[in-house]
Amino acid sequence: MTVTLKDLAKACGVSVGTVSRALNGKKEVSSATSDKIKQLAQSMGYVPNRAGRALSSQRNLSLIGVMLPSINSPFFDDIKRGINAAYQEFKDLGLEIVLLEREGWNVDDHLQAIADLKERGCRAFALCTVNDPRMRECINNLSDAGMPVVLINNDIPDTRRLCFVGPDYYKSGQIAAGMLEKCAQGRELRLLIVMGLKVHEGHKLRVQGFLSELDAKRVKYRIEQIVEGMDNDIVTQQSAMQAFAACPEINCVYMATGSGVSGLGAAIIANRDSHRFVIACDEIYTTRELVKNGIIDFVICQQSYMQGYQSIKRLHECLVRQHLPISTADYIVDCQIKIKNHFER
Amino acid sequence: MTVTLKDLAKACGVSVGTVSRALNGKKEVSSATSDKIKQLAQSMGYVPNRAGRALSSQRNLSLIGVMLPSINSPFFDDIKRGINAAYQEFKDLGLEIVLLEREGWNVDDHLQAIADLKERGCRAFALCTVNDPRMRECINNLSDAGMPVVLINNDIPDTRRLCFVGPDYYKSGQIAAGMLEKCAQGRELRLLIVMGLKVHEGHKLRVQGFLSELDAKRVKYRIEQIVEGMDNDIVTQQSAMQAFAACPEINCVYMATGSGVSGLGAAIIANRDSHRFVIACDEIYTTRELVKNGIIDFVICQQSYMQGYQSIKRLHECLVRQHLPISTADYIVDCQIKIKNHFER
DNA sequence: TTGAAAGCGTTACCAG
DNA sequence: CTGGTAACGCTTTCAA
Repeated sequence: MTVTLKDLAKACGVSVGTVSRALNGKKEVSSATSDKIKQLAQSMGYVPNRAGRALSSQRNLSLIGVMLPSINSPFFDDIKRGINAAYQEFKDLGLEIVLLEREGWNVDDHLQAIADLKERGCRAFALCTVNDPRMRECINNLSDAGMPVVLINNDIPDTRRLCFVGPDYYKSGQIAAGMLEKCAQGRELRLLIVMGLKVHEGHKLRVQGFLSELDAKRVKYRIEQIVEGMDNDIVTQQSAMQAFAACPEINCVYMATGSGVSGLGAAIIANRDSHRFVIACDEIYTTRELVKNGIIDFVICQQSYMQGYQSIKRLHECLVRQHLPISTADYIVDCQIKIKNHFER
Repeated sequence: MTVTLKDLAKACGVSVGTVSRALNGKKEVSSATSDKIKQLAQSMGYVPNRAGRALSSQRNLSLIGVMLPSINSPFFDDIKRGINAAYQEFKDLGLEIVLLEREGWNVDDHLQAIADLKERGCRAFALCTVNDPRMRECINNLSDAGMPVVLINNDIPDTRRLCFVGPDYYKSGQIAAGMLEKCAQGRELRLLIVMGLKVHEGHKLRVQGFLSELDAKRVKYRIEQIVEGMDNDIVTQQSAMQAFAACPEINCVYMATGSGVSGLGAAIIANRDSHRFVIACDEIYTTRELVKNGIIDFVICQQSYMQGYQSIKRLHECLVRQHLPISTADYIVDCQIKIKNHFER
């Protein structure tokens, strides 16, 4: 039998109301009884019932604030779909969401957005933001005030965030290298590497993983060029065009960022005379099309939908189960290798 | 505002009890009022509240019966983990599960198990079973009696099952071929193909997809041998050993089934002098180890955990939301290509 | 500081 | 065939 508040009340010789208040950390309970109740709850293995809770406090919903730098960035579409799916699933359990979208990675914008969310009464946060001293402080403050913060897609280590939900970027790079080793079959790789934004730690990690794995696998390679695409189509196209012009020997391209991919595609199409092996990251519409057309050979994807869905699920769990040992384990999504066949039919 | 039973009752001029009975299809309601209520529910966009429902009818839980041919088959471990995860997640919403495990694919065993589940009061079913006339009839009978049936991993088309949850086997084969094309780089493939059980339609589909895609991609290949591994380690090992002995030119192995993989591994280790490209299916412990050791190059995985989790989720949704347009769309899991790097660290 | 009770949405039971 | 009411587990308000 599952143990309820009533059972606890009986066992403690107090009323249900008191037990509820104690467990929810309301301050109108004497610390003596409160301690006793908490201890008993612990030892009897009490787990709050979501149904009862949702039903009772549905005017006092669990409000989750979400902030994404998603304006003009198709990468976030799947994350948003996942967030919405979680909302649909849990709204009758009292979940409510406020989504604030911003353009780009400006710290002040993001801090302001978070302040707005707090203003609007949010008690938990799912954020995709930038690693900056002020942001770290902000995250720690929220956490210390009992408001859990989940970081989506871009981790900020050494903060008191609840957990990180996103990919293992280093491994993503390793896997790209692993695929290349299978396909290179001993030939020497002449590499063009396209980096993304400086603020995004993940892009750097991908390249590190990529190169270290090429070394570990003893693949023969030479880095012809490393260019900064700035997550921008035009910049990426120009950089890639210049690289191909300067080094026609380039036979392999690793694009460590998802944005700017249509620029890379354009550059490759313009230089289609010599075949090049191309590995890209992250699944957006343009990338899919380029894979379908044989311009890109592999994409290493990162289950964006899951990232959105799981971050909300985790926070909702956190709010709805309160006063229970909460999992602070990161949710690391799979690195999915996709080829043309994945997108056909 | 969300519309509740009370709202419907007021709008219809009847009591909540009557509305509840009508919507749940109890026969003690006059068809006139019942129709009126249903229509109104429709037009007012009524959606039953899971919390209320779970709370009220928790003595009359939604009992789901599961039958898997999982005894002595490690493939089902992940499916079972997924089922258990769904149970943990939904038990406080009234979900209860009865799992019956069987060894092998005998129709009579399976029919008996299903009868047992019905006996025990199950009102919905998640089954992994075999395509047989009597089984088809059994599934149709259950469905017609208002008990939804989800088929896991092995579809039985042309039945009135609620939906199928599992992989696209044909595509899985295509993807194996697509990977091979990238790696073959123009060399001719001398193929050994290992089939699994005859009862499992999926294994055949994989081979069909595999070969048709090799053709479509104009990969040069020759089928040296096709052997039946019977999903058995010993049989698979012996068949593979004989094939390698008869045709040392074999440079590529496609194993279209997940079971018996350790037999294949043994055969390859015993013939390690010449390197062969090996593609396997499904992720079990042994396969992971063989990939880690470089015996197998790729595995095409099928998200088994998700299959277990989603089939239960779907059925629970179905029971808990009753009298609502229910999604009958199949849940097709991803074909995930995994290489050594996926299993390291 | 605590207890008692109302209320959330639903179903089941008991009368009528 | 239908209405009224208790019950499920929980939070919150009102009294004491």
